[in-house]
Order: sequence, then structure tokens, then C-alpha cells
Amino acid sequence: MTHQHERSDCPGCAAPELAFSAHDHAHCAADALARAEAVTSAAGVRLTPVRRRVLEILLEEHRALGAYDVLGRLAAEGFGNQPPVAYRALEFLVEQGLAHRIQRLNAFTACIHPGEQHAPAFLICRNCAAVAEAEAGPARAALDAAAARVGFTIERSTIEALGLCPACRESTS
Amino acid sequence: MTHQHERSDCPGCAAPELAFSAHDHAHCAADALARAEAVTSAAGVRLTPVRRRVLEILLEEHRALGAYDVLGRLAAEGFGNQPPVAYRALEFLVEQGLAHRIQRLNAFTACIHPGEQHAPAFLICRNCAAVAEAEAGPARAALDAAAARVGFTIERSTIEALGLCPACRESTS
DNA sequence: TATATGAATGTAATATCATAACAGGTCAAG
DNA sequence: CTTGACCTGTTATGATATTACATTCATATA
Ligand SMILES: [Zn+2]
Ligand SMILES: [Zn+2]
Ligand SMILES: [Zn+2]
Ligand SMILES: [Zn+2]
Repeated sequence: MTHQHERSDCPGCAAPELAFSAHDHAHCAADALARAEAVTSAAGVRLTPVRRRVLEILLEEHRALGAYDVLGRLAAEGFGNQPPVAYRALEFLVEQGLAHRIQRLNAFTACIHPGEQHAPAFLICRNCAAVAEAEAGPARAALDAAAARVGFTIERSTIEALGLCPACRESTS
Repeated sequence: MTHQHERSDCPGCAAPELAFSAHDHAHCAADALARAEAVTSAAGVRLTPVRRRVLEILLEEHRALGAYDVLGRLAAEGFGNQPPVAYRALEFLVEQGLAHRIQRLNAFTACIHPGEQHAPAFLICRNCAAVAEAEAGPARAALDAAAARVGFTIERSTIEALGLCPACRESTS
């Protein structure tokens, strides 16, 4: 796994389960935004106002937002109010590795450690809706092995889990 | 892994990648349907005409069909032509373990070895749209471990891979 | 500076996927 | 029979997503 940033500086790398922990989220979000600037600048693509604003909106919480939730926010702020406005910005963020799509929720969440090439697993709390990225290396390796055994070539894979985060497990028990 | 049927009799168990192999599919489908009868009868639920027909439709090919594809077929055969007709039958089949929902495709595929409690990984060919069930035990174990490490309790998980099946890999290279 | 170019955004229209709510029919238990 | 649970049909609506085209913006030349 190669990084474009130092592990020691990256809250996401230090604690991918960040979404479930108390933490300085203002710093967490500002950090991700700063990384996003760096990543896009390095890639020679533009983090335009809409795109940047969508990322900020996703970064407000460690949750996944539907495209129409994002669109509502954008429209209220004077951006376009038609679906493509939101979908295009979200697609851009996903392509650049700044956000992830959560298939189970038909929704999008900001990446907590952009800049690193990664394909994490997602842990989705069914009670509080928090979404955390989890280490998916071993699971992916096992899946690759199973696919290879039958001659299937994996190009993209989705690993998502629904359940209870530590806090909700406590409170609902 | 416990079975309600013998491994030696079960094409699905013998070759979960069946979808990618030449095989006697008429037998494969008839077999799955027979198992479905057994499973539902044992569970005390009813495999009504609509439900049975939906399963037959899904069993025609090792692909995933959208609810509206199924609905179109049903309507053409004199069943109801409104979405709930298809969604309810599909929901029933999924609940009974006779079909699976493919999140990535918003579509449904017949289970190739119903009767066994299982949560497989799905291998989806982006070229021919075939969907195979793959052994997900090790991948799930790895995911469980990653989740446990951060205190997350998994209740349901989705493992799906998109890529090329053996045949399409050959033909497109 | 002018102007060509491609990228990004805005908008209308439409397609696709999914559920809520209620009415009527079927069937077996009491 | 009648009751009650379950299943089916239908209307209506909601939620998610894409196509197509017009317009604006940034930037790189001439
Ligand atoms: Zn945070
Ligand atoms: Zn990420
Ligand atoms: Zn078959
Ligand atoms: Zn199955």
C-alpha cells in the first residue's frame, strides 16, 4: 500500500474506524479538505466551487448522503438544482478517490484518507447511520483467491457490512 | 456449513462457478426448483403461482434480472402488472433464501443451492452479465475480524465483484 | 487583445427503481 | 358458515439516476 502522505499525519490511516470514535472532527474535516486540494492539484484536475462544496458537505459528518440530499444543500446555496449538478460532482469526487459510493445505501461518503489508493470495506451502523472505512486487504485477498480459483478476473469489488457500531451496540443492549 | 441436502446431489455445491461453465442447465434449473419446493414446504410457507413463476424466470439464466424485467414477464402471462407484484414475490424468494439481491445491479438472481444457509460472494461479468456465487467464507471471516478489531458488530454483509468471467476474458483479449 | 478550445455547469425532460396504502380474493381453522 | 391470516391486484407516489442540449468559464494560443 503506497501513500501520497505520511501515516503519522493521517487520522484516517491512524484510525480508519474514526467514524465511531470521539475525535476532533473539525480538524479531521479540514485535514481531508486540505488533502483533497493536494490530490486534485497533483492530478491536474480542478476542485471547482461546486465540487469543493459537495466535498465539504460530505465531510460534515461521517455518514453517507444521497445525491438528492446533497442537491438540496447545493440548491439552497445558489448552485444548480437539477440532479446532474449533484451527480456530476459526486462522480468527480469518487473518480478522484475523495469520496466513496455506498452501494447498499445508494449514497456517498467522504473518504477519510484521500490520496492513498485504497479500496476499503465499509461498516455501516444501522442505528446511527455512521459509516466507517475498515481495512479490507485480507478480505479482498480472500475474495481474489476465490475468484481466481474459478478463472474470474476481478476489476472492482464492493465489500460492505451492516450492523451496530460500538456506541450503538452499548446503548441498544 | 450445514446442508439440508447432500453435497453429491447439488450442482451448486459441486461448482458454485456453474454460471461460467457449460452444463446441463435444464437439469440445473429443475433441480433448484425442486429444492425450492422442499425448502418452502419445510418452512411452512407457500410457493404460490406468482412466486414460483418468478423463481422459474430467474432460473432461466445465470443472470440477474431487475424487478421490472420480471414484472414485464409476469404481466405478459396474465399476472398483475404493477411493481408490488414483482417486488413482493422477489422479497419472498430472498427471505426464503431462494434468490439473492445483487446490490450493484439493483437486480435479483436465483440461488443455485437453496436450502443451505449461506451468504456467498457474487462474481458479476461486466461483458456477458453472468452472475456466479463464489465461496465467501474466508473473505467474510477476514471482514468479521477487521470489524471486531474496531468493535463493530456485523449483521449482514455484501461482497460483490465486477470483472470478466473466464469465457469473456478469453474472447475480449 | 482577440478568439478558439475544451471543460464545467445549468436545465429540461425522461428513465429507472421502489414503496405506501387500500381493496378484494383465497383458504384453512374454529 | 364465519373468522382471520395471508396473498394478490391496483392506484398513487416517492426516490434514484441518466440523456441531451444550451450556456458559461478558464485557458491557451495567434
Ligand atoms: Zn471526523
Ligand atoms: Zn477512503
Ligand atoms: Zn445452470
Ligand atoms: Zn445462493
